[in-house]
Amino acid sequence: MTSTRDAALHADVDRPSRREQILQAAAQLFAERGSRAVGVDDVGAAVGVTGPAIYRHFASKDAMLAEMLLRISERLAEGGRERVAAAGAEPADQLRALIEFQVEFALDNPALIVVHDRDLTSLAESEAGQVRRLQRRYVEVWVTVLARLHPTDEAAACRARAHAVFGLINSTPHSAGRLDRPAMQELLCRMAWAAATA
Amino acid sequence: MTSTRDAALHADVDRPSRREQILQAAAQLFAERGSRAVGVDDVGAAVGVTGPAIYRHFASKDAMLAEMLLRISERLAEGGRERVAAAGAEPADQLRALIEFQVEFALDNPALIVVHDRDLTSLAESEAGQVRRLQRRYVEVWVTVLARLHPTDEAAACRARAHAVFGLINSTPHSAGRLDRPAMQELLCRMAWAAATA
DNA sequence: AGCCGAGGTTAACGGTGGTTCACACCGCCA
DNA sequence: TGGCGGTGTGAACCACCGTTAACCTCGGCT
Repeated sequence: MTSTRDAALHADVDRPSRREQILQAAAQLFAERGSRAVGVDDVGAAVGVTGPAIYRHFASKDAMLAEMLLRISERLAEGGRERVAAAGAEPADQLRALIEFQVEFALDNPALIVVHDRDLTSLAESEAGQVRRLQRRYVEVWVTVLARLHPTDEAAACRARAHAVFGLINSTPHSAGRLDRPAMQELLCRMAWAAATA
Repeated sequence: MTSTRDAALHADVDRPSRREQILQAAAQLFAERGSRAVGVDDVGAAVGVTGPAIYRHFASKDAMLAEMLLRISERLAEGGRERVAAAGAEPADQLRALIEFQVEFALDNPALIVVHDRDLTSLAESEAGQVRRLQRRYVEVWVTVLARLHPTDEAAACRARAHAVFGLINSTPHSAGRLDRPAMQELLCRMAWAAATA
């Protein structure tokens, strides 16, 4: 127990632990080729070790993917909650905060965004359910805000609206690099706002 | 030669040929679980035959996926071209036509939409390139229209805009069923228009 | 009637890739 | 100094799955 906590501390302060290196490299590879298409040997090679060495840090390849997806979902759910809480009582401000948060996250972590919604299917049902619960929590944050901005809309419409805005913002990996980051950020925020309030 | 043409005719007029049944069932399964996670036995079972029977109709599992993706890309590229041509000279009308087309396609073929951008990575480079070329053609149709509506924007911005609108509309599979089809269609068109013109 | 091609079936093959095993190295602590 | 836990390696194991092979059936055409 203490040893894992120590490892976590080292991960933050020191240079990333081998475990973190693996997760990051795996995320990159999974995003490029899909989790099923990359082997443990590939992941190992990406951090300079052989394939089986992975099993000193993770119980299985699936456990790696599970932890990756769980972290993403947690970061989103918690980040969304925080940003809304910090944005005051006005729903318009809350929406603006959510959009900025999601855009920043998508631009900062294109690989995670890709893996997040492509490789959820290749996860054991137990862990997939956990991820879906977190995703749902995040969606509900958006739905709550959107519902206050569109009082006449039914909940289903707000949910569809939220997913549509996610799709819009998460399109980043498909068109990244062409436009410089600040311009991209501004454009996505503007479009997302227009879509969310249309 | 004539036999294949006859088969194609039958496919349109008569009930779908076994080949078409396979493609459709495969699309459904690929969308649900990802192409690498479904076996040829699964596809066979879905149409009431055993796995190896597939090879009477397709050279390989990859060939199945390739044909699926090529068809989608072709339908989109051609459909986009046609709709724009039929919409007259006004770029606003052309954009409206493109949006309506994409929304209809996404709502009619959620499975194809999912497979289209998730399983492109698990395709041989030669065929993947062919698909990407078609995708590019479709994107360029959008970019051309968007560029006329936003004369001050550079091409990269218009491309990002197009991808963002795709992401918005293609979010359908993630939130389908909750809202009835006409309402969904109206909502997506409204949001897409707002995003594209923001 | 009798071939023949289309389309199916079961069994088997072979490669790929996740996982395990036995062993080696190394820094740390008693 | 001598064990010991943590980390890495190469070899082997094993299951899964795409693919092929050999054989069957049946409808149509001569």
